[in-house]
Amino acid sequence: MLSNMSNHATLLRSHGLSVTPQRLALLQTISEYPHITADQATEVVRKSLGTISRQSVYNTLNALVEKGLARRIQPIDSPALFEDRVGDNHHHLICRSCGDVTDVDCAVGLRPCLQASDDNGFIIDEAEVTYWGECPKCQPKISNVRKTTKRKVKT
Amino acid sequence: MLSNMSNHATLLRSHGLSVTPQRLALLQTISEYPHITADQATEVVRKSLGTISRQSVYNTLNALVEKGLARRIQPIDSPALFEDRVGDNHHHLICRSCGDVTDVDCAVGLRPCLQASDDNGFIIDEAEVTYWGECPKCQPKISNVRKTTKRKVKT
DNA sequence: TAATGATTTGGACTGAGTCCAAAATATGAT
DNA sequence: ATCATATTTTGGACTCAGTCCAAATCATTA
Repeated sequence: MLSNMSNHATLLRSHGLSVTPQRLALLQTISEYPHITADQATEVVRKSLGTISRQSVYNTLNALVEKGLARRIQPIDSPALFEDRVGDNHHHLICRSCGDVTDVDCAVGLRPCLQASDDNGFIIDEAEVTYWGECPKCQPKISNVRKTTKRKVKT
Repeated sequence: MLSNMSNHATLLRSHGLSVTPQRLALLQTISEYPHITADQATEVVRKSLGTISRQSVYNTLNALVEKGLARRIQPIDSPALFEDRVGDNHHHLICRSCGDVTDVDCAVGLRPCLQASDDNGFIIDEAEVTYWGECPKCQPKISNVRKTTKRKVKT
């Protein structure tokens, strides 16, 4: 945890970002919680720092994304989710019922998806893959139970 | 256009939705504009119908999505986009500069992506693929032009 | 340790979408 | 064709996620 802090400090500095308590706490938070919303991250940070402004949370998370230290995903019916796992071209498996997000490695190997069937002249730099379905916990054990639950962002 | 209307009426009825001018106009709109926001659709519909409430637009678009007659995608930094091309497992190519959305056929054939590397016990029903890059129009012709433009949703 | 540029703060604001209850309308039975 | 009923539409208030702004604070460097 202490070593995390100095790691994170180094990480920030090496990307030209100055080191502040807010930024350290947010780096720590997204490393502990793999797919977290800005609001959830705010709550977590407030437990360690006591206080942080909403604006700082967004400033920091956006700066981290911009520097390639975090990734932002935007699933339907959910606020943006932030994660610190970057640069490995992994994808996401999202439960339609409970909204749970799980990482999956790329299906075809490393950076395979970058090959679209026809690039239409685009220069493609990322292929974002989201698998939608129902997680083990939400799958009805007895087959005639209808799934009527609306997906809900966890709070 | 007239035949479109009766097609659309039939389509609605066959999915248990009653036929209203608002719904017909919206079906027409998403068939004319492949990736349209709710607000843009409202504007278009108002040109033909004179008036429509925001709520009806959302009611209808959501109903269409629920019945499988439309699809909703939610790219980062954009309001939801609606399209009437459904059931063919196609994907999207989005320009980071201008936000332009282009359809691409699935890279590997029909419904291939449904195979994640490890499904983690999920029952997967859809693989959503978004390719990010820069479209031909936004690619700088002279290579030292920096791309600083922020992606902007078209209005 | 002081100067300065970057960061943080909080309050106002925007944009996308939902909630609600009343009015209007499409449908199915007669 | 008409009526009764259930469905849709309306518009206005509201929520939620995120941004804008200017003043105050803080981290870095010289």
